[in-house]
Amino acid sequence: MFTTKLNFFDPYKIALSGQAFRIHPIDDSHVETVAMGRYLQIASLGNNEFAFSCSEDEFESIWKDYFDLNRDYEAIYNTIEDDAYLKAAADYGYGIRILKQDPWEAIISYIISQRRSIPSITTCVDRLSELCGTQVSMPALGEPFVRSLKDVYYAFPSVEQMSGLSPEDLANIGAGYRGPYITSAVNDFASGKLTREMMDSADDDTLLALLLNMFGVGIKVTNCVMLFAFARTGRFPIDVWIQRIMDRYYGGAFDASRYPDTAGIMQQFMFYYERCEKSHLLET
DNA sequence: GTCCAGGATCGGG
DNA sequence: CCCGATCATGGA
Repeated sequence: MFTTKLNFFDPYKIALSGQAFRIHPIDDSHVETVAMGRYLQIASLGNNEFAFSCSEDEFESIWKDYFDLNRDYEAIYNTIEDDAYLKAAADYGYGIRILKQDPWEAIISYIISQRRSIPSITTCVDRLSELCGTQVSMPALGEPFVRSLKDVYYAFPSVEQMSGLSPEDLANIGAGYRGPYITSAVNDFASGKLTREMMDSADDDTLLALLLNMFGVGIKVTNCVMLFAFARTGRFPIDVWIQRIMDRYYGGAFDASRYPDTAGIMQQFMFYYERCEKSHLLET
């Protein structure tokens, strides 16, 4: 276990923000995730203190970067001016950070995501992991942690682990018509046509082109992968929710160029605000 | 049963 | 270049 104090960090909101599909609240003060081939539980201790179910070394080498804890979100939050809607959204989403997910997992997850709800995406990604991912080891979960939601978890499968999947396998996990897209992505990386290294070293325009060129990957998935896996925080993914926000509050289009380096962070505030706050109001 | 979901592709105009 | 039809399935 490792305990630390963190500003602008709310794991519960991050879990509900829909940018990753394998992070879930357990209760009001505990969140768990399977990412980077590991299980992690975070306990909120109050007063901006958090306990991580890992060693300090693992926190420093993996989770600090994964949760983007080196970026000054307070300063970014303070750049919002003259935009009542965005201000309200950022206030509501105070504590959300942009995750730096594994690129391969993000590419496949967001290919799966198209034309589906978040719970449905979660189901499909879990089935895929259970089908061919490696079982992860569980840390000790004594105080201040709680029992995990499930007893056994599987890491998101590697390119190699997915290279043996048949069309029937993909149908069985519920990939639907996206099966061939997944197969094509596996082939791109298994053949070396695409590599993690060429994506890491690419500038925004080059990375955009590499992703857009993949079969079944359009501009929306491309922007999500750039934002949620490559920390390209200037990208502004537009899905049906964001389009609805732009129609209602921005006359049809949000000027993302107002935030050249942080538009993606603003987008996440807007997305979370619309999905969580507004839908809640409509139900009551 | 009905409707919609963190869209992309394809063919036709 | 732009537009509409279509794609397979889970969850509400």
